[in-house]
Amino acid sequence: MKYSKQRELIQNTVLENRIHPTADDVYNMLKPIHTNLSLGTVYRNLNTLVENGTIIKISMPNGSDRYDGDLSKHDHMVCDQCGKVFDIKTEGLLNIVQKIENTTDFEVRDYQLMIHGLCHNCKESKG
Amino acid sequence: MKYSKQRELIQNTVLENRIHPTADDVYNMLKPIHTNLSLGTVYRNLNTLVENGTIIKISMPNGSDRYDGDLSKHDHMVCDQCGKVFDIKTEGLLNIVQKIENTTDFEVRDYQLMIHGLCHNCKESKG
DNA sequence: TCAATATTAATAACGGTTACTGTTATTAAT
DNA sequence: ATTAATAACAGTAACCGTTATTAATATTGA
Repeated sequence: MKYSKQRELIQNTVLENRIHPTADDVYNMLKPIHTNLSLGTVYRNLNTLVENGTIIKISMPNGSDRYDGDLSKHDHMVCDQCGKVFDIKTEGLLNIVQKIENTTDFEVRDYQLMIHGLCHNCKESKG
Repeated sequence: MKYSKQRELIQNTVLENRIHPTADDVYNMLKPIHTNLSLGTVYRNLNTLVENGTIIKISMPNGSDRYDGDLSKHDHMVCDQCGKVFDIKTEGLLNIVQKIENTTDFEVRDYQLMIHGLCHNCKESKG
């Protein structure tokens, strides 16, 4: 499938900036150069890219959804102070989820672990 | 601390109805009898109760936050079809989280596992 | 070239939640 | 009991993130 100019820009922004950007982040990164880009276009294309399986969406407990170009199964830690999101590899989690599936009659399709706390920097700057 | 009539009603509704109600659920359960209850009051008191540690809030990826009177550490499965939320005990998850904390310089304050899929009923009614 | 289709920019609308405002209830001290 | 201070309320407006609408522009295929 052929992509529009805008969709390519949006896709590349997510893939090249591994900071788990929000839709607004993507918009603000592109807007200065692509001055007539619309926020609606960003949202629409991010959704399309998620449906395509090109990127994934991370639902954040408080605040905007974030997007991630890393398609490998992984989870996230979020710093409650600065809001930064960090990738984590959670060895063993799949086993736990499978055990739950085996004992509950629930058909698991996906799962996410979200860890909250303080990142290295914010821990230090608190003394 | 002494609670207002409304706050007691709201607290009891969450504690007695273990269906992980949304703010709107709580409102709709109380409104028929307490006809001049305000939705804003429900939100405000739910937040207060969460701050007090009387109930917990469950952030749902799509849709409204839900509230839970079960204070024991546990996680949730949500059915993508009917939206029902189920409690799960996740033995071993704490170990995984602790291992991450030990290897990452991140100070963990809390964590949640959310499983998505199909519940027993919805699995059956799909054939 | 032209019509059919897709995508866009701009903006309005939406759903969930929070903030504001004027009023009512509760508390503590006289 | 009366009053003054505080807290909580109902009602409603505002907010924020997101989605839907619309008219215009770009792309595709005959």
